[in-house]
Amino acid sequence: MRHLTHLKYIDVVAREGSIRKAAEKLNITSTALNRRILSLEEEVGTALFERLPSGVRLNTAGELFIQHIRYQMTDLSRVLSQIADLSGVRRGHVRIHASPELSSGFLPEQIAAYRLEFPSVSFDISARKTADTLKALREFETDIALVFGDSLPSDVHIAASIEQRVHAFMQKTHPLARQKTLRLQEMIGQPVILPQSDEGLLGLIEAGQTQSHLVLNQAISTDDFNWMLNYACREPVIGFHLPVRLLYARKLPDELAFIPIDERDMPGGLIHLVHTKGRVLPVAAAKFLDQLVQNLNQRFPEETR
Amino acid sequence: MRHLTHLKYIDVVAREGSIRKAAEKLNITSTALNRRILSLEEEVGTALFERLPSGVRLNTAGELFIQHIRYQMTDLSRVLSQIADLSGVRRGHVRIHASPELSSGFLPEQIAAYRLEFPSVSFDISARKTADTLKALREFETDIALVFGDSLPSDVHIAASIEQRVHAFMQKTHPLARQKTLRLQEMIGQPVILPQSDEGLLGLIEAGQTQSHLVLNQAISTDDFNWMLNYACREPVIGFHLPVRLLYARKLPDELAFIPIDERDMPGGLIHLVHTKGRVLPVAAAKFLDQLVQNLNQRFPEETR
DNA sequence: TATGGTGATGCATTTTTTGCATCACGATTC
DNA sequence: GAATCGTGATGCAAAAAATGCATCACCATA
Repeated sequence: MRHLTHLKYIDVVAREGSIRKAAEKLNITSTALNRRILSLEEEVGTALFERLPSGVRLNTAGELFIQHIRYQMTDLSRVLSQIADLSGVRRGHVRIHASPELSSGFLPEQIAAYRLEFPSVSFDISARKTADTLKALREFETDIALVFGDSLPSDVHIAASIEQRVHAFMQKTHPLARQKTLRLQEMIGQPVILPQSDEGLLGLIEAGQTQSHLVLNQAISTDDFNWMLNYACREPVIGFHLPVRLLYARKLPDELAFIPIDERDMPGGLIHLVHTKGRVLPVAAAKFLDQLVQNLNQRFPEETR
Repeated sequence: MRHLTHLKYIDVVAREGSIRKAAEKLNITSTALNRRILSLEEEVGTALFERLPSGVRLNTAGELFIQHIRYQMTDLSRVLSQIADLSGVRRGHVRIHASPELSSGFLPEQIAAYRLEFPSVSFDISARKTADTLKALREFETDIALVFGDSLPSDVHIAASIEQRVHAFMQKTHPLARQKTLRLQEMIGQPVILPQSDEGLLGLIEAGQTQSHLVLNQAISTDDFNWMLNYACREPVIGFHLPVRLLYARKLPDELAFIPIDERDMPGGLIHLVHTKGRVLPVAAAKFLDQLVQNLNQRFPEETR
């Protein structure tokens, strides 16, 4: 799109913070780009960037304008997707941001199922922290997001939420392995293996420790869930996970037992499926979201709202 | 705005239904305009217009696209208004569509009050039938609308609604002039003067007649409310009006009495103050809407919701 | 069959955009 | 303090794009 390109330029300049760098990225000369900005500012009637010795930065007016541009670009892509959908073959592109804990298990299966039906739809999956995911939503860089956390800002629309109890896993020969539920207190002194991410699952575990006034014996921390599972087969440590992740893992080691933590000791993890409020999703994204919600309802009928 | 102009061109072509006519209106040659459209269609990848011997018409894809660019244009004007508002002096333009019955009384006072505070804000007021007003909202041709009717489509946002009883007016010497309220039945045989518009107030009066299974003796019909008032001073006829209209009329003839119709006989008129759902209004329009709602609440505390 | 309307297209012209070279300014480095 | 590096702004010529004229092909209507 021609006129879109012009706007894209501004967006890149804003992101790069430098006209010359942006020009390089866009494969044009800084002169042309600079003139574009100057003429745009003249049309708007105000400066949109403040000039610093180190480059440029959006001013207040620029922030307002860039928000408009970004919305415009995503809305155009939505329209094009909708137009493409008129022809019968669904094409399109779906962009998803998700917390690392959530992106690996559930999503691949769902995407595979969707692409089986609509092979022309492509996907982008970015594993990001919740804060970055929310920023991406706000800047229209993603269509759908899957995030942790019980309180979300008001500018996102929650399509579905599921609450999941934290489970512990350990070897079946482990002394605690036969119980129906586990109290945190029972784990005192036992070596545990914790996730590394500073939010999500780890946050729940930490909340549980704070709440119970006790500290777990952290033996190992890793950000790789499969590694946790593998390691737990070798040493009698206790690991933690959420069902949504495990349900879709390829194969679960036979040697391990999975036991929910008593809900008095640890809060449930709230997982939200969200998108930007006040924005119409492209056809492909909207349909995929439908599928996600539907499948979540089927798999977790009681935990889903 | 440069790139906006390009889109405006498409919009005009869609409205005119002919490239040549649109070109004339835009003061460019049809060649240039034609090529604009062709290149845009190439970029989109689909035809947006179907070519008829008599001109062009939007196809389905074109409808989707035009909706997008219309939104885009109004949203840009909103952003520019917001940017202008940053500088302190409020500038801007407010477009209002209203039913003829509503546009003449209440609005002028409100606009005058607003312009006293913000002289740089200009106004467009169009008196249209409800159906046309709703169309204008949908095509982003107006910011705020004031319409009759109890059922509105779901794509408009109702900022406020007031219910108004229909009042009858007549000379104070008229036999019915001393009553607190009037039954429709009491008017049988009396000559009445009716409004002409096929909706709004006339609709309520007709609904009342249907409901009561009786027919009024229509002596005169006119679409000019002031004319009604004047005429009623000369002949003992009965006229009808809504309070919201009268409250702001310059001067009410002393010879006339105003009496509400019994609510068993005639439904109240629902007046809605609305704007397009899912759209952020320009600063000036939003502030003016605030003022309207606030004043409606003050003047009609009980009828306003 | 003639006429008046429509949109499409080839070609020369005009307008706009782009790129190079260069300037002016501020920060950083030596 | 001077040199250097990076930044955005600007004058001027070349390249690219948009425009306008003349004309074609098509269809409906008279």
